[in-house]
Amino acid sequence: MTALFSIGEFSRLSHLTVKALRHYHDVGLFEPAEVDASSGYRQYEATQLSQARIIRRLRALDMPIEQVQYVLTAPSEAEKQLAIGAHLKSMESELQRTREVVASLRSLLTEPLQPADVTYRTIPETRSVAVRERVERIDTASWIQQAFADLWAVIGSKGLEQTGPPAGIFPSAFITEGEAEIVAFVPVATAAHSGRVSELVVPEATFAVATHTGPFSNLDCSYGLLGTYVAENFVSRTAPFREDYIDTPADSEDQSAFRTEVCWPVVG
Amino acid sequence: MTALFSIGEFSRLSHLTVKALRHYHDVGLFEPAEVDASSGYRQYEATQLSQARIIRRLRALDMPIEQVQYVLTAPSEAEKQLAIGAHLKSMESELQRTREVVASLRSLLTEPLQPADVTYRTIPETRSVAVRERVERIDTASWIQQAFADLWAVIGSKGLEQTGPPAGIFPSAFITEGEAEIVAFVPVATAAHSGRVSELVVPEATFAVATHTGPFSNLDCSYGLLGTYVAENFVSRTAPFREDYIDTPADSEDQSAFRTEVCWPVVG
DNA sequence: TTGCTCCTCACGTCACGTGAGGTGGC
DNA sequence: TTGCTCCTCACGTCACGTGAGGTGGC
Repeated sequence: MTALFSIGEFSRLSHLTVKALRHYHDVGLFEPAEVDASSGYRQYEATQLSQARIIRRLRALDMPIEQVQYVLTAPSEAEKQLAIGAHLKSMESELQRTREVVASLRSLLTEPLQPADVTYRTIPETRSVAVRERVERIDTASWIQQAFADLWAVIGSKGLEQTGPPAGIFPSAFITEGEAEIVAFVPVATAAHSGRVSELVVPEATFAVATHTGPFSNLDCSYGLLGTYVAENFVSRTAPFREDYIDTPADSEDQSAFRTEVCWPVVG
Repeated sequence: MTALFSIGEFSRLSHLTVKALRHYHDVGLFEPAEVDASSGYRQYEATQLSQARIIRRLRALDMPIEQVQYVLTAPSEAEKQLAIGAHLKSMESELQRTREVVASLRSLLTEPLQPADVTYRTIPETRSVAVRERVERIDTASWIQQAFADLWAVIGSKGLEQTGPPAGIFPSAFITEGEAEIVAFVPVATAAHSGRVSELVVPEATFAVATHTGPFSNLDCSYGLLGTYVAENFVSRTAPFREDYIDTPADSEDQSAFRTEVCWPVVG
């Protein structure tokens, strides 16, 4: 009594393309109800439409096939919702990043670059609490945000005394290869650890420093100006970069007043 | 006097990865100022940073490399802005589509499907003004919007008398292969043509018809219900589908009241 | 019988990323 | 001299799309 549909018919019922249906079969995401042994013809049932509709929507939102499969086979409704929610959230931060790049592009096309005002500084050894992880460049913003949230939580709950601005450490490979282990840290008088927050003594190092004013999506401009200046006036050193987040008002809607000290490693 | 930078140094200055810089060189998007003949070492100049910054931003917005190249080599500032603006606009409609799919997913997960109320109808030959073009499925919404804008413009300027609801014709391959020549048309008493708007006599055809209530992103649900019903009660016919846009209030923010007649070709 | 649908490979797409294997400069 | 940076292939990624070449059902 359950009618069977050929792949073409099921495509018209589900609005998934025939090629997509075959692909989903190949990778085991969505299997036909029956496959004819001799001809290989796929047959689908009307009851499979509800799954097909979910798949079509999740794929339209660019959820990776592996995650779609997880959603379809999740043991509980709660886990299903959690997986979908996580994807929607990652889409949100992607959208936020896009908005910032658009603004950054506009500013680049309309406002001339301010020349870098470069100073030279040896930053002494610093006791701190830190979060350290391998991160892809594209995820930097959301990773840093979460890392500092965790750091402030520990600083607050343990009553630690902050002794300097929050900062980050970025190996050269983070820029040249787009992925590396980076560090977010906050200098403190007495260190502590909790969860992924650990103690870290940041070693003394010498830098050429320029202050970047504006959103983080424009940081490359300051790197360009500073690095060019360094090439002409200092001896560059193979060591991680450092960024000190001097002024990042909590009202993060307007990033135009953000001040960041970009620290380029040089020979002391 | 113009300092030269190795690819790694230029990567740190521009925040483009070394791999990306090599790739841009390979495809001719962005060439080093010099290439050492014997070692193949690439050398870049500080003056190339401004182009690199544009490239980085446009690529971060997923503009295809070919278009980025066009922007960089556009003869005039106006053409540059036009190409960028066109890309931002396509990102906007992409975002709109995403929002609709998210809403559609939510409704699918929370609201049960209403059973289809199917009728049987022979639609007589209809004189109309039409726009016809090969379209990819993903571009449907914005294409239809533009097509009807053009149609209403012609109807208005020529003072044509509308004799039925706006409608569309979609070959089966548009669904099963994701791309086909589709038609948007408006029935009129006397036809006319202008620009890409042409006259079209839509031939008589017999359909099983169901009324879809709600946004277009949920149309697949009605196709599934209608098609299942047709399989059990009619003889499906190989012919294009038709959609009659009965009620699509101009205030397009709330699509929940949209009414669309989905017409499934059957043997008369 | 014709034409339509379906099948299975194998390869293409797009913008790089990932090694492998090797060379050059300080 | 060591280790770092650079080089060039060749192949992988991801989710299908594009044919080619062939078969099956009405």
